[in-house]
Amino acid sequence: MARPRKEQELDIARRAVDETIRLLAERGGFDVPLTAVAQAVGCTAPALYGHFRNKNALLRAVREEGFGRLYNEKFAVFEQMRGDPLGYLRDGSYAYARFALDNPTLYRLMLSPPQTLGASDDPWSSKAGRQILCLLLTGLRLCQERGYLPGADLRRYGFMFWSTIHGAVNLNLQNRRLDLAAMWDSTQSVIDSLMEMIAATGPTELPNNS
Amino acid sequence: MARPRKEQELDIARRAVDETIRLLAERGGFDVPLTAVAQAVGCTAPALYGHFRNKNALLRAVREEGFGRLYNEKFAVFEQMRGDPLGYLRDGSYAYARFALDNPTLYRLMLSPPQTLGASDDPWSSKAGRQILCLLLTGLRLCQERGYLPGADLRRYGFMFWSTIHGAVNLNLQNRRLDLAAMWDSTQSVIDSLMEMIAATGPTELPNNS
DNA sequence: GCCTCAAACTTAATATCATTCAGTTCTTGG
DNA sequence: CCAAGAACTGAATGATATTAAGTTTGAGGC
Repeated sequence: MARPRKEQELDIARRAVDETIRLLAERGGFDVPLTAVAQAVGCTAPALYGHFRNKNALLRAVREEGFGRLYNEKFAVFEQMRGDPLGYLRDGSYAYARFALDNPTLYRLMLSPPQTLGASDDPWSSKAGRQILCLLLTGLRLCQERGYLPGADLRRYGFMFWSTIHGAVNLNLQNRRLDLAAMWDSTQSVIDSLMEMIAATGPTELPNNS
Repeated sequence: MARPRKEQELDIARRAVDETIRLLAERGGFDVPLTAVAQAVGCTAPALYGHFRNKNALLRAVREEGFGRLYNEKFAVFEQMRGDPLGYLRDGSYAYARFALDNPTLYRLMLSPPQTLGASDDPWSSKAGRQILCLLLTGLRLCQERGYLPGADLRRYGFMFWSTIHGAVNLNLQNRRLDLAAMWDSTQSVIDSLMEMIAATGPTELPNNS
């Protein structure tokens, strides 16, 4: 038995990516054997080489898929929040953090990939990665148009904003003593603090009872 | 030839850690073969098993050594800066960022280790890791005693502070298109922004020309 | 000084993967 | 129906971690 019958043709490339994401979550590390992926897909390891140059190429595709999924979630929030830029920044950040905490290993592959993956391993080199950054910058720009963050350099501010949330998520994911709920509380509190800082730069200061 | 002569006795454990750190920097990834470490030390791979349960144990020791070195650098700054808590926060953060950018792979091993390393892989579970966090909290407390950050929850604020710097360093290290100088500029600007925010909460507001 | 034993290595063996090679069987265009 | 290429499979190769078995050295008792 060598070449499969046409009826049992399966889209190995897509399934390999999906199954790898599942196995990453299941095993909690990047060291997923190709044989395990192949078995999950329903083929043998060498068959994967017809669709990916090597294991790194598969992991790069997985990473790209991860960015794509994250972008979709953030974009859905963006659409829901039309007309409320501050609300988008908050809920978009929540969505980002929730994605990271729900898919810890995939998130680590996306933002802290092993150097061996290949040349293009910064988030900006991925199309969806750029789009995600772009969503954040758009959110900040809309806030600025409403009078928040007057005079701020958005590129610089956006980097800092992302750094803080990514750093918080990353540190939380590292802490084995925390369960998911505790990580979420901690991360949410960081995001809320950021939002308060932005809100405080706004034009219509509500009476604050400090 | 089996057991070495006494005169050629070498402290394999210490040398293995040092050489591994060197090889991590040289190769730019965690995938340093034990045989390479052994060769650098001047013994064979199985000899390392007399000093470390396995490769993960060696990497854990390397990680601990990394935290130790980072703590030493931060502590030196702390001593130099007695009486200037704001200055310590700034220069301590510079030292932290410089360490990370100068030792990218070691820093990644310290703060984004593979899950397979073992149970205790959050920075707080390492003694030196805790000490580093402690230094930061002390710096913040001293600032608060001088009137900065009034009423702030330092534990929460410290986490956010660390998150931002760690996130900035981490994102910069990921970006292959940046050289060391560019990463440093970007990170320094993040630290400076943080310091401005803290300074702005201070008691003696200088005349600001906004 | 000699003997025994444990320490501290060594070399050889095993297991797990990634990757490549050499078939094998479909499918498709003629 | 045939030839050629597509798409796999199973076996082979090579790198590595880890374990097993064997060897030499240093130390303590006599």
